[in-house]
Amino acid sequence: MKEDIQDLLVAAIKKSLEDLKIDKVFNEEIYLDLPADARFGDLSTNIALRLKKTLNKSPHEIADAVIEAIKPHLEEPQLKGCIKDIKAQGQGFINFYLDEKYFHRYLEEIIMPGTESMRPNIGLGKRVLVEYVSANPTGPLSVAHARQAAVGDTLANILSFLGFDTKREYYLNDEGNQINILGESVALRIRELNGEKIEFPENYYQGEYIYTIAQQIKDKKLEPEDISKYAVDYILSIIKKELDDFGVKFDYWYSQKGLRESGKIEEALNLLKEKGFLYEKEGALWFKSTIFKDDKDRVVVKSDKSFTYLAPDIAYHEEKYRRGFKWLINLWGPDHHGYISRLKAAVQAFNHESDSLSIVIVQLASIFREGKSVEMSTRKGQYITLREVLDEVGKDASRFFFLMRRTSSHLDFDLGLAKKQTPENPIFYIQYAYARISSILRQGSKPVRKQSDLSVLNEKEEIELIKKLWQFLYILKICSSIQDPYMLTVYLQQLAEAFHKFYDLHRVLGEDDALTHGRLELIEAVKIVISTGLDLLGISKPEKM
RNA sequence: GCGCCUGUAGCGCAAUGGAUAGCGCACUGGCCUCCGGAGCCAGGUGUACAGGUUCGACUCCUGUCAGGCGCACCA
Repeated sequence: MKEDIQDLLVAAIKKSLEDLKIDKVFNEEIYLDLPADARFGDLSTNIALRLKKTLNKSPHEIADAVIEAIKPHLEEPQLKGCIKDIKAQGQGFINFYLDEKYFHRYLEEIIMPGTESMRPNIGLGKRVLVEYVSANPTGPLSVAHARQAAVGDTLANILSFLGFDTKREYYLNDEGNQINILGESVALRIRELNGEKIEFPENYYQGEYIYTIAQQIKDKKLEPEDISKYAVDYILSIIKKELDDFGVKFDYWYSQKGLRESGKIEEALNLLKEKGFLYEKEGALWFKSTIFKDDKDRVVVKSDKSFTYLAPDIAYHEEKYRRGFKWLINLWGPDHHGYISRLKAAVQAFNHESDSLSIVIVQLASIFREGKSVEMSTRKGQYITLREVLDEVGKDASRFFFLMRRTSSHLDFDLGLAKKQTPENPIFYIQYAYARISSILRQGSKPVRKQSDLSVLNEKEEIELIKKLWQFLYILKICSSIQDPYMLTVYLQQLAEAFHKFYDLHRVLGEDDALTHGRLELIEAVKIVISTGLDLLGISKPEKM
């Protein structure tokens, strides 16, 4: 089973269409999906429905013909014995029923160390750079950043697992307006601490941490620039610690200051100019992003000769490609959505495919405490921080809560609920399954590798559990293709459910040695998959609870 | 005014254009002589509204209504 059965079957369907000579009129992609219900087999294709119009025949007629044509191809070595039945059902779906023997072999693969199923290479080593959080180092991380951190980290984990060569990056806005304001905020607080009476502007940073920094350097008589630098370094150390406690790590911290000092911004702009994508108007320099379907052209150099934020960003992303990355994934807050088309325009101006840059908008999380919304304002320092969430509900529950909704949707995060150690809290349902399996494995003798005969596993709940395990890779592939890890949380709940159902009806440790062995292997496999899944989510796996 | 996200059961949410729209909570009843009852089983109502595209729409498009967020030559 070197190849994924899904890919093999798609290839077989293609061949059968060629045999029927309808591949000429149908060159769209062939999908093989998980059916809505177990009654419709294990894999399903809708080609007969999609061919109805072109061929002017009933879907069932087409389906029957395809089924006949595909049968010889199922006898080829890699597929032989995998398919138990093919049927045309419903409005004309072609449904594949996989043989139990195939599932038993699949189960074996999960348990055997180092096999394909738990080390897939779907990504083929393609180099991916996931950029996320990238919060200005002007204060502690907020919950918005926390959600980005959880999503970005998990997405990167999944891509790595699937065989992409994945790196994680934090883009550091370590200079510019906000940093200046930060420095001035600290400078003002120093004067205040030294007994001066001051007016503190409303748009300055008002958080407590500004006092802390001021306190530390109030006697040092630093230049404004050094105050900013000190403040940035101090805040960055806090951010790094917060992320570390949240289980989030980065391979690179890419400095905007470093980028500017390297001269790469001018270089990138010059290149754009040579390509004819820049022009002057009203004293400013504009990027002709409308050529690439942006709503309007964008300023890159302001009339006072300073850069807009877009200029370093253009250079930065071109630099990502030059560093060898083939797929760029950026996680942004919803306030940046208007920015997508101009950055996509920029990468296209440098001759990169529009699809090689994926922008994932991570919607905000509203924090609730006992059903009441908690108001947030960054400037006033009145916002819930990642630190507070971590202190209050812990890493496991907070990561899970940030991941359990579609990333593009708003998320209501009730701190009270996340804290509860009750069945209302879905994370415990999964961890409980894990702990339960661990407990059984502690009592049962260790499964003997290669010796157990897995064909003893024929009960409905056993087969369903194996099928659920088999769907693991399929789910991860979807996560990768939609760049959203939330489906993994849904899947793990379903897997835990399938396990609990099995457990309730069938005894693992019983009289029959062969059956006991088989079932020990089964739950061992469930443990491996839950374990892998929780690792990807960055959530701990309790042997006991 | 413009843009983005959302509208599914009493509540919180799922369904990568597919088949009889699922899960948790809450409510009612049942299941521990037995591997962890933080579990399992049974009980039921729903796609905001109006059009359109499609063989097929919770999903895509247009409009209306409702909620959240954002709209700089800021970052």
